[in-house]
Amino acid sequence: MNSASDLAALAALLADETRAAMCLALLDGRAWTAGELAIQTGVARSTATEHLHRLIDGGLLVERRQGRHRYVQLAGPSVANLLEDLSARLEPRQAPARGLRAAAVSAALRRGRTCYDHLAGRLGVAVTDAMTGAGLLDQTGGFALTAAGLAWLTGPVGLDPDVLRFGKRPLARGCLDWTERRQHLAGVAGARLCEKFFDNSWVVRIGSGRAVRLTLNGKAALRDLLGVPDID
Amino acid sequence: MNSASDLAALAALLADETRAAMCLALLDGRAWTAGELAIQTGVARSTATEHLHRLIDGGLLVERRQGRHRYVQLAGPSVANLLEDLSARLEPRQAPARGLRAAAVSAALRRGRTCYDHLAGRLGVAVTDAMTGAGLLDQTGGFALTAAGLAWLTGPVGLDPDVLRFGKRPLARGCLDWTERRQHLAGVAGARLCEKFFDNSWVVRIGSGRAVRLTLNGKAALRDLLGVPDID
DNA sequence: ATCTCATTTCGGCGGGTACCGAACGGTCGC
DNA sequence: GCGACCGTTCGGTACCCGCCGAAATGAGAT
Repeated sequence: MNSASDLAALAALLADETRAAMCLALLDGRAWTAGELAIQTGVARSTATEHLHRLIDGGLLVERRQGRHRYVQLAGPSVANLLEDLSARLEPRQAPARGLRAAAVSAALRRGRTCYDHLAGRLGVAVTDAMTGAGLLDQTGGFALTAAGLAWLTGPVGLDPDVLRFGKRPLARGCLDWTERRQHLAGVAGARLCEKFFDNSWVVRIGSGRAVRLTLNGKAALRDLLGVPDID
Repeated sequence: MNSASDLAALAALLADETRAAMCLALLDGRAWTAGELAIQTGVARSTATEHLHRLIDGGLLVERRQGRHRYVQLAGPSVANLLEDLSARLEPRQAPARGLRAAAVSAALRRGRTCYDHLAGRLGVAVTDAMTGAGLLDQTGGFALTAAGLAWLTGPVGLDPDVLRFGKRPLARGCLDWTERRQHLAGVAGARLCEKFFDNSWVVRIGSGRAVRLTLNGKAALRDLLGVPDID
């Protein structure tokens, strides 16, 4: 009805620990089956079904049915964005427990990972910092790709200029990194750059999680493109 | 405990219609008493007290006790930011009902209003567009104040350069306008600029709400500073 | 001191919902 | 076709939480 009840309805979707855990798991950007999410969150399959219904009805998730499987996925970058913002708000309060938290999070995850569709962790922050230092990103007056940055992406990096023009999603956006407490590059540019990293095998996934590892090729590429001496 | 339960706890704060309405009312950036919020949301005072406790404990609100009154306020720009993002997510789904919504929202509110601590509505969007057109803001590669924009704020506009350097809050940030469906300027620059508008009586509040009206002085200032012909 | 008024605490009621297990319905592989 | 597997539907239970009114608290005002 009114705007308050809409806001409450949206918040209610995430107000349950199981649904929240599902969304956080889906933050890796990939599609999960209903059963996988049931196991991940530790509830019965029937319970997971109900939760997924609500999340899909609420527009946070989309489904794709394939044979006897039902794959669900975040509905888009804006949902991932929202979840990141909410998670970021949690961090400051947990800051005092930094030592413990740092130990709880795997070293690989802190070193590098994907954050929905872009790079995060020390790797993501290092790339962002190097781009800023090279005048490709402007972080002093907000967060934006400079003209030089656009030229760099379409030139040396070799991205198609067309894929960088995409509707209303911003070209560059800062995303607060929850392990580094620093911003890293998100938005269309972040997503396409991440894609490029995978396509060129500059990074590879570690196991089945969202952690990634920089390859030797990747290190060389970062040196050539950004003058990054060595990460980690 | 884990990150999912923290996220759920945060979302639960907004998952109640009464608490959501309180937060939306507080989005005007001002401090309200507990009683005022009880009336605004239509619940008993005792109920309002309980809700405010939860919102304060959760870190979304801060209180300031003054005599027998208890004033509450949003805990800061980051909370306002979060509420804006959540509200923005609601809009696309309500877009089809645009005609009806437009009628329901007062014309004054659509013309100009405050959004926590910066300008919004047609006025806010017009200022943002004029700044972008003049090369003071960069919206093509994200959302950032340009060097020229910084010089403009500290020069012609007359802002103190020191107040523009403030901790981790970004200098410029885009905030989605829920009546105009366009971005307007937020962040430190947006807040200080809005302050200037009030200090110079370029805008004045209409009644007790969050709607504002551009004065004759304000129109002249916009013409001089940004070459804006006439708004509305 | 006494009155007034904003706010808070407490007990209790009622509704919403997360959860599970069991039964059911598709889909795939043999 | 038959078993194995994934997902869904359907009771039924337990619990949480929002709500109110009445009584209590605390800070001005007279």
